[in-house]
Amino acid sequence: MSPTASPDPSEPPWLDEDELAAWMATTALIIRLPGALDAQLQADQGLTFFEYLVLAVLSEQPNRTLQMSVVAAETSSSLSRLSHVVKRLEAEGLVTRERVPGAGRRTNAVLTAAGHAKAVAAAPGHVARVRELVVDAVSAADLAALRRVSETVLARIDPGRSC
Amino acid sequence: MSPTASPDPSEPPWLDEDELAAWMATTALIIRLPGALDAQLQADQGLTFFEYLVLAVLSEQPNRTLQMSVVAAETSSSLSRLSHVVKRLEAEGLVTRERVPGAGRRTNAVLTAAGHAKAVAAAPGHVARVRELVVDAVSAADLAALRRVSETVLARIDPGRSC
DNA sequence: CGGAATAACTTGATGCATCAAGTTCTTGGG
DNA sequence: CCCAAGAACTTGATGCATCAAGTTATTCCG
Repeated sequence: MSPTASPDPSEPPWLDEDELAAWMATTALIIRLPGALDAQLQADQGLTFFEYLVLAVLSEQPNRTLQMSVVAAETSSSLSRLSHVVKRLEAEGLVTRERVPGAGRRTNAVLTAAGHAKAVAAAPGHVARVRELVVDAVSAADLAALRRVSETVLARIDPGRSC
Repeated sequence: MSPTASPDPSEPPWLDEDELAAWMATTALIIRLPGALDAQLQADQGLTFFEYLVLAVLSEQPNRTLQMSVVAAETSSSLSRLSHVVKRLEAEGLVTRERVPGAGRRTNAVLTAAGHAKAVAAAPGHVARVRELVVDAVSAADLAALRRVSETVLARIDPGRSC
């Protein structure tokens, strides 16, 4: 799996042609894909992609309840970001929060009926867009490669998650 | 246009296990990678990733000059976003703008000496991080796949670019 | 030749993300 | 016991992105 064993222990400074082309394409992807997902959800349901993610994560729980910090981990966000978003979702009646007694400041986010309905309403359009843009647009092999790459990169961004 | 009651001929509604895993990994990637790149550049040079991109694109031009809308295209951004950023970069003395006479509202962004120096100073650390997180972290085959995927997805996000 | 349409930006308002600091429980060491 | 340290959030300020609307040439065409 290790790509190279070059004589120089530190990697070469700049990127070669292929590396650069791959990186620039990736750059464009991470700039534009979030916007494309936001646009669909915003137009159809008035939701941010990140808001949708929060609702979706809660929807998957048996009791539609999950501790804030767990939701943060599941959505790859900071607790601070999540807190702000949940406050907004709470104001819209899609989520509530409840402190877990006898457990420090631990807090659960709970999806309301309206929140669940919103997630259910938003899912098909969102999934369709995800299929259209990504999942159905590339080969199964490339999709598997995308997963491998993503997981590898995430592990490097955040060392000390999966060890 | 035969009136059919058979199952929807379009793609299946939800994602299967592999698709979902790939998509969730991708989701985490597009959420966290930009922040990781920003963090390095911000800490080392006080630059946003996007600001760096603008400087880098201009650096590559023979006369360090490029029309605003071309820069926007190269950096995958809207002209509006670019305009705000260039205004900021101009205030910091890294870039100047000049109207192209006799060509409508056409405007060139020009890298100053300070801007070029900034780009040169920022490049090694940025490239090192890009290598560490992505380019050197995955196999050449996976990097090629990442490029294919990115280009495919970008083409779907923005139909009518390459035709 | 004149006025409408178009191209290429710029600007201002709004909203979301991030960072640092604050709050509130719980626990573990002296 | 009590105090200090830590865990798990929340809050407020700041800054960047986005969207809609405004500006300013230029071109098209009738």
